[in-house]
Amino acid sequence: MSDQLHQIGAVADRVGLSLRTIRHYEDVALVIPSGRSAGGFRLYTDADIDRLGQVKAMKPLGFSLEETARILELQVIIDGGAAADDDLQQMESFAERAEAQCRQLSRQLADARQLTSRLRDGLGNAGAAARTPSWR
Amino acid sequence: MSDQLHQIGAVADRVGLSLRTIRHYEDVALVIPSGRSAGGFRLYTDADIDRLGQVKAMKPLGFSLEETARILELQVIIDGGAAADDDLQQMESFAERAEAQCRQLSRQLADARQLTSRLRDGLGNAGAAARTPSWR
DNA sequence: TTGCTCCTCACGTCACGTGAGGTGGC
DNA sequence: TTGCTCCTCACGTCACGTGAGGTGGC
Repeated sequence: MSDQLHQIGAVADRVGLSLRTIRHYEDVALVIPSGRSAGGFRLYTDADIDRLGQVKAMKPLGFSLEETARILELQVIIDGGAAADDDLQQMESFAERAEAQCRQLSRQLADARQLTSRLRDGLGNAGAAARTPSWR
Repeated sequence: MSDQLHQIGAVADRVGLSLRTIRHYEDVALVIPSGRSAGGFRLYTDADIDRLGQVKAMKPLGFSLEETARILELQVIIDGGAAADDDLQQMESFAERAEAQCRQLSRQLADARQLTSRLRDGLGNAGAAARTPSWR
């Protein structure tokens, strides 16, 4: 864990987000760089980079950026042992939504794989009758 | 396969899309209802409903609605045996992107599950050090 | 000094959500 | 006739993309 500071370009390469996305996360107060250079360049610590990585990893869970910020805040509160009942209930509710989203992602992945193999086979719609889809 | 006609509300319930989404798909010429009632109500055939279901199932593949329309068109062309070389190449390219997206979905699902269990455990960021994340 | 990287507006985009005000049809 | 369902605008939203025009720093 070095306490080196990183410019936004290096951070974007490492985490795999666009410059615009990282700047947007600052606009909405989701990930604020710990510092700025004399000339105004954003400077990110390793902790900032970890936070960006967490935000990126959470994207498939389908929360809004505002909700994501709240979840990260709740983690800090709960980890610090300073959680009120309301905080715990809120986190519980987020966790339930996350689990539901995982189940949906799992189904979507299965469907996506089936559709993808069909794309390559050039079977097109013909194979669709083989197994009755959910909307029938 | 009945040739009954369905109003948009019944279609939305069956397929699991919002009214607005189904209307939007008509706006962008992705799924056009086969008919209209005398009073202007959209009327969907079973084939229309299948098409909506396919579009919905393809959403996780990450194509734009315009690309989705092209893929459905290509399926018809290829199934009909009337595909030019260019059509086959384009479908091949779509299939490759779909496969890449499947791989990404698979990784995202794994990460999402890990994150989700961490949410419920209230471990928060503490567990993040256990396995080095990709951006380190 | 030359590039390469970064900066701040600010408008554009994609896929819809959300009323507002009005009408069809069993 | 009463509801419930549907209709068409049309503006709003979310998460960024995409230049435009200008400057920082090894």
